[in-house]
Amino acid sequence: MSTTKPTKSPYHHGDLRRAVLTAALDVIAADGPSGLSLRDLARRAGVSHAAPAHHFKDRTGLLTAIAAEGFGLLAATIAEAVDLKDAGVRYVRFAREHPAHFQVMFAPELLREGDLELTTARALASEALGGAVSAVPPEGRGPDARLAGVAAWSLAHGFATLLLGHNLDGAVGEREPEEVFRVLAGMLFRSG
Amino acid sequence: MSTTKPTKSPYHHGDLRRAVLTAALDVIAADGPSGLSLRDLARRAGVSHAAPAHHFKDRTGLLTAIAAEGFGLLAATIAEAVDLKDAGVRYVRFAREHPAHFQVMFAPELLREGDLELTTARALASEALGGAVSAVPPEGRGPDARLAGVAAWSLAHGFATLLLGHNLDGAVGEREPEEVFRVLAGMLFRSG
DNA sequence: GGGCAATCTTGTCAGTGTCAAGTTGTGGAA
DNA sequence: TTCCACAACTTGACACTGACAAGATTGCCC
Repeated sequence: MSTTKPTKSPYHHGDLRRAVLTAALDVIAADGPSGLSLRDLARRAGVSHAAPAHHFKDRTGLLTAIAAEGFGLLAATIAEAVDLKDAGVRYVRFAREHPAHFQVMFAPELLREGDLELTTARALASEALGGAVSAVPPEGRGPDARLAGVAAWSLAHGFATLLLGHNLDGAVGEREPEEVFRVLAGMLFRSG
Repeated sequence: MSTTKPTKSPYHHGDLRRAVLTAALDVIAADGPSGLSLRDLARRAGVSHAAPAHHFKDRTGLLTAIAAEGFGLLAATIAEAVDLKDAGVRYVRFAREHPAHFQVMFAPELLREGDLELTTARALASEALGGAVSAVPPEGRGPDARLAGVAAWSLAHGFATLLLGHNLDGAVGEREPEEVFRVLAGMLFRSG
């Protein structure tokens, strides 16, 4: 409480956009996107009920901004992967560390599909994933490279999704989910 | 329009529960669970705004009923699978034929987790999936049978989810999604 | 210093979920 | 057949929400 929160709330928040985003991520991680309320976010940030709309236009705009940010973060971490298995592990780790982003990114009915930031960020992530797939030597990925990518993505996405939904609690147990996924990825591509 | 829809709407709808469920499935398939409104469903069924609540208690109750129905349907089709690959294909087909059920089934924050019907239906589906996994000969499923099940489920679930989100439109193209998945499943378990 | 645009507030409207209380119809017991 | 208890549905109300319009405040740039 050194620099932030002056005694009397000033007219200008300072970084309301970020504050609303962060609060929204908290709420979504706890209650899902359906638990999100712009007015609640406004209260949390200590501003009037209509203030958030000025930064995000509307609820869809806020969720679209979250999805775009998520795709950017995902693209960044996938781009650093050393091979496809590592990319999968990073995908799973991303879902665990950014569950709110992850949920919103794959809920198209909540997003403004035409949005430019969203489109470019998603393209970036797709590109990073494609790079990880093409790094696999041809003999290790079967006849169709396109399908190898779909298989890897499906496995990672399914594992991450089921994990976040607590559908794998029993099977994963005390182990680190990323390590479990490493085994699954080994099943899909013989060499690794 | 032979037996249904009498000219003057009678006080008792006849099968309001089913009518609301069906309408809800339509709405969810089109706009997702967030587009669902009890009052809208009531209007579609031609009843007063509070009538649906009498059958489902509240919004959560309606969605829970849908999820339970979904798990029942899924369990039934998985139970008929001849092997694990077929079970995966049926999983994908279920997601395509019942997209609304599928979405709701795996949105835990929208459901009443304690619900008895939900719990039993989900257990039934889990049991059916376990049966399909245990039908695979030990040499074909790797060291850990539990993980083989997780791998199969993750692959099918991820593929189905990405498919419904239109994330695989380019990769799948004109092919039947079930056939594409058959190839993916072949990558995961060498023999098939 | 003056104006201007971004930021935030206030007020309002239609729509929603949920609850409480009343109304209507149905099926089963007497 | 009559009647009554219960299920199905209606009506009315309240608090909450997203969205919009119009006004107030403030920092910034010329």
